[in-house]
Amino acid sequence: MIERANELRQRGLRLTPQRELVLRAVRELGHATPEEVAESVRKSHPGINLSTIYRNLETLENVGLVKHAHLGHGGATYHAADEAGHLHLVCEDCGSVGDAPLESAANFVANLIGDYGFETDVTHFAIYGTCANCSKK
Amino acid sequence: MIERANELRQRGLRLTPQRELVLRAVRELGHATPEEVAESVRKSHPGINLSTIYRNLETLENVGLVKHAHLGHGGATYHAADEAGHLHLVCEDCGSVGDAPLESAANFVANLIGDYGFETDVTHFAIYGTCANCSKK
DNA sequence: TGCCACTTGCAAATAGCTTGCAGTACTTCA
DNA sequence: TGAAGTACTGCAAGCTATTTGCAAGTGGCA
Ligand SMILES: [Mn+2]
Ligand SMILES: [Mn+2]
Ligand SMILES: [Zn+2]
Ligand SMILES: [Zn+2]
Repeated sequence: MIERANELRQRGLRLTPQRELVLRAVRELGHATPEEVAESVRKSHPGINLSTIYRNLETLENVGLVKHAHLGHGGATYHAADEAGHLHLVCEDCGSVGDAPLESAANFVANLIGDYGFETDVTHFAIYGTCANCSKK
Repeated sequence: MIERANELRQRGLRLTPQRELVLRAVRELGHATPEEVAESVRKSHPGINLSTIYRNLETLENVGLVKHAHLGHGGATYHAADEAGHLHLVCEDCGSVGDAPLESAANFVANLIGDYGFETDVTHFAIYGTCANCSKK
């Protein structure tokens, strides 16, 4: 369910079955590409079109229910907005995606504000590098 | 000139006019997309094909003369390898790209190694946020 | 119940990048 | 220096991810 269905209606937007399915899929999947969202949604609603997925992800993001992040060289992935508050540690070797709390970066963020007045959103792009496993080899 | 033309030949690669033009363009432009490199190169060599640009960027990256980074939602941008050692502060509002020294992140990088054994390359993806100018508004 | 702006599915278009191929041009080695 | 081998290039076609136009469908309020 979308608790904030109001947020949609207040903007003149509607709560369609497709829109709700897209949101549910994003919530269940954690980090999902549009393609993965489509695959998930189609289990219960096979006819849904990819363009509908893209349009709804955009709409849900505008309303603030969903956010996107960039975890690799390719396209974006989507999160539920309320679980978006973590870093993504992406391994360039094995491709694994680890999470880390925002506090790991608190210091860094403070540096950039102090030195450049730059307010960082550390969650939007991946933190790229080599994971512990791959470093050993 | 490519001082390390040897590095190419040692690998059985050749130093063609196109390859040299691509490297020169990357060096002059600072942060350039393949499309921008093409545009620049075509000023003196109009016939050069985009696929030649892509293939040479890849080759030059394999040899270690250029590197790519991801500064926005779209494609990659290329640097000369020797000026790649800095953070990219990308403003989500105005799109400006500021540079910051690696030291700004030294602390952060140390945290991630300590806590997760994760070795970060902070230069590969942009640091995303709001620049000083845009924050004021 | 009826209207109407918002949505959807579908097809076509676009953007960015990659690949196959045949001709060109370096390099190496008699 | 000429032949042979391999790298490189331009061009056209192909791909993948995403966007757009449009006509038909529908949620939500009167
Ligand atoms: Mn990359
Ligand atoms: Mn983004
Ligand atoms: Zn790894
Ligand atoms: Zn800005």
